[in-house]
Amino acid sequence: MDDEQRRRGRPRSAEADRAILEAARDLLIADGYEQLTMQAIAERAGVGRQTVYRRWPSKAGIVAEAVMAGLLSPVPSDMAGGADATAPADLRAWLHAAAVGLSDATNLTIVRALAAAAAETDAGAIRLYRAFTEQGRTDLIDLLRTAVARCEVRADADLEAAADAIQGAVLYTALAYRPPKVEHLDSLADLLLAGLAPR
Amino acid sequence: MDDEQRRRGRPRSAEADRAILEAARDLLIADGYEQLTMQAIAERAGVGRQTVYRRWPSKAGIVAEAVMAGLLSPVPSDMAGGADATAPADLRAWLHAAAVGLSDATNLTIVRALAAAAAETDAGAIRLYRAFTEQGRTDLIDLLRTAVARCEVRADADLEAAADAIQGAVLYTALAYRPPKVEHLDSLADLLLAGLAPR
Amino acid sequence: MDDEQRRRGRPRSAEADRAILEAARDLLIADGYEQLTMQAIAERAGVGRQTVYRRWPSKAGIVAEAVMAGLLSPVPSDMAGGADATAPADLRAWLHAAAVGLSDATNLTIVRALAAAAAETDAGAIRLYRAFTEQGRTDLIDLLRTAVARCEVRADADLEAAADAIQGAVLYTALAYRPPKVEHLDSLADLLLAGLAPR
Amino acid sequence: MDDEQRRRGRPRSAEADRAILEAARDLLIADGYEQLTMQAIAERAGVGRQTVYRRWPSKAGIVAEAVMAGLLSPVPSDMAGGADATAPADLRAWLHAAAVGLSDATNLTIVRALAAAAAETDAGAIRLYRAFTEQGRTDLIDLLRTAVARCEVRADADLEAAADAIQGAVLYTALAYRPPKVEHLDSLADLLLAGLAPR
DNA sequence: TTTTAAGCGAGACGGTACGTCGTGTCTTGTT
DNA sequence: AACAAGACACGACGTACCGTCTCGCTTAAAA
Repeated sequence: MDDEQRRRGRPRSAEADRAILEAARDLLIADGYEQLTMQAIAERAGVGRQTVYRRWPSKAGIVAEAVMAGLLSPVPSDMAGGADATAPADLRAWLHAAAVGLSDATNLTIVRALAAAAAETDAGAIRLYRAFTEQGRTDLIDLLRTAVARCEVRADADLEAAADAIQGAVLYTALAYRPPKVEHLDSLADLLLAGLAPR
Repeated sequence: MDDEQRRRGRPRSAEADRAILEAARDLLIADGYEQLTMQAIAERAGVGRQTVYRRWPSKAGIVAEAVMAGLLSPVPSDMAGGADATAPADLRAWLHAAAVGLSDATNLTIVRALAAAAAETDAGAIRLYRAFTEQGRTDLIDLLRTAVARCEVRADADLEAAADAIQGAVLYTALAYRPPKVEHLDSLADLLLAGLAPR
Repeated sequence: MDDEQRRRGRPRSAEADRAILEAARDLLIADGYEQLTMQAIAERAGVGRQTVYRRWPSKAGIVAEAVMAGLLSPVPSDMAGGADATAPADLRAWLHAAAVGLSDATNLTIVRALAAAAAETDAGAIRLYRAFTEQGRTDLIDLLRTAVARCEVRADADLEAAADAIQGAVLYTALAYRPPKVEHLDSLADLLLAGLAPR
Repeated sequence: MDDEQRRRGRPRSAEADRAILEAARDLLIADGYEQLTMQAIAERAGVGRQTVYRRWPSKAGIVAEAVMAGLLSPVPSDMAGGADATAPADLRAWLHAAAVGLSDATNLTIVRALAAAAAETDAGAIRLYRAFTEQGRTDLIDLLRTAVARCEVRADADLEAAADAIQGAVLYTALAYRPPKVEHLDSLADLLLAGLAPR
């Protein structure tokens, strides 16, 4: 089966793809989503405007792709707990890392941009949010699953729901408080751990 | 003593204020935040463009004001539990109401618009989110406080943190899932209630 | 009989009249007719906008009035020839004075403004041009009539036609040449004097 | 050798140039210079507003170009005298034709528009007047030169000064009198011919 | 090889919204 | 009444982007 029939004519420049996404990321971080324009992206990428449109129909699409490509990841994801870690410590560490990450103006800008981009696609909004939070979600679920194995979390808990709740709470706290309410996140950790603890 | 020194010249039309906010709300719900333009707002409000700019510098400001004025309240707020209600029932009822509210395309549009508006103000973003969620937050805290009084929730719980976490989780679920994962919210309720329960 | 029935209410401020015309003149000289606005006139005159509109319907009207009031006279008019003057000398003196007057940037600006103002009134254009040139026309005709009396100009010459021709030629030369072609005006004087001389 | 280095990008539409100038001319004739707007020009030309600004910075520039392009020539120029014509007859014929031309409301509107356009360019004013009158000036000088050859005009006359004076007088008469004073022009012709006649 | 087809930078095109400014009118309270 | 102040509906200003469309050119597969 031949899935790749070579298209004729000059092939698209992979370099241009990269340059466009990077330009979009840089401008996004610098000026925010609203100020981001196709025009400016093309100029900064050193690329014709049509070359951008040939690839993506709108800036929301570009931002989405940049997120997918991992060019815009807000929270450092390597929160794998050490051998001697416990569930409470792991969870608190994750939440603290998230809080620190979202304290940074750049990352906050990215989150807001994401929200703005999601507001105009409608169809892509869900995909966009999921892509953005996928890594953290996986990490959290792994973390909790490990805790279940250690009998620090009860076996019948809905880990996915917990992970979503944590991410939602973290994002909301980051967006609605400046500086982020770290004590809220600590309380949240206590609360969840109490709820998740084996009876 | 009259501290109200009458300002000179023709006073601003309160009618125009109202018309502008309503026009903005209608257009926002109909077309989304990105399509919303100062031009269109003015036209629909039957008002000169300058009359809009005289009051608000940008569409983000108008949306913010509309939120403050309660013209855009996403979640029905009269969730006061009945006399025989219990904490689990109340919380589940609130979460269900929120889920139902955010299932509505109109309210989802509003939430997304809010996120987009918040992305471009920077200074006003926090104020905006807080205004938007204030009512629900108050309701939730009241609800939980009542539960504390009934000894259904332990006295040393951080109710504010819980309320923020709930709102964040609900909003995130609404934005990242379509249709909203009601079962997630149910699990979330279980989790929180377990965590909040007296030891 | 008193046909002047006193009007009721507060009488119009003569001071305002003056201030408006002077403001218009100053702004006109400074920035040209196109930049002249009712707004700016009112502000510079220290007067409400309505106070201007109450008196004149448009900037063309104000400029016309300013011309009528002699606030904008381009050519110094005291060209009355001395007792020992002769027609050739008088005419050359007048043309030189006109050329010198129109060499001044201020006066040139005024002439151009006049042309612009005349372009938009249509009805008032003729009145405007005539008011502007009336003084010079009268002077010229007097000058020529004196010359007729001295038998330096033949009696059957059409002095009005000559005066109009002179003014037209002078204005055109001022508008179409920069610096003004004084030698053209000298040649014109020669030409006209030859044509006007007694046979 | 090719000194014409091809400019990059899509070339400007010559069609748009033409459409804009024609639209400007039509609107100018219809409504006068003051009512002429870049907006209206673009609409009538069926062209984007930017396409107009890309070419000319202001309506004065457009009017100037239209004059240069001969789209706005007020006086029919083919006044070449017949074989049996004489200087007096030719000159009178020219003046009459000019008077007739400027009697027409359209042409008068154009002349006034020209004056208004000239009032706001300052730099281009002279160029504009000269372009507008160039054809007539040339015709007049030719006419007078022919008369010199026939010994109907003396050889040392300053023909350029005479031509400018005639044009100025004609334009002024057209602007300051309504209906134009044809008898003044006749008198002017007599006067000039007497002045120009060989001694 | 030559042809053909697509990509590319550049920039003009018809549009639309921006935010500002001026217009002429209309309230305000004061003189 | 007239006045200063200033809001009002309106509409043109000149700019910035939108998404599309030529241009001349490059690039690489197909003929």
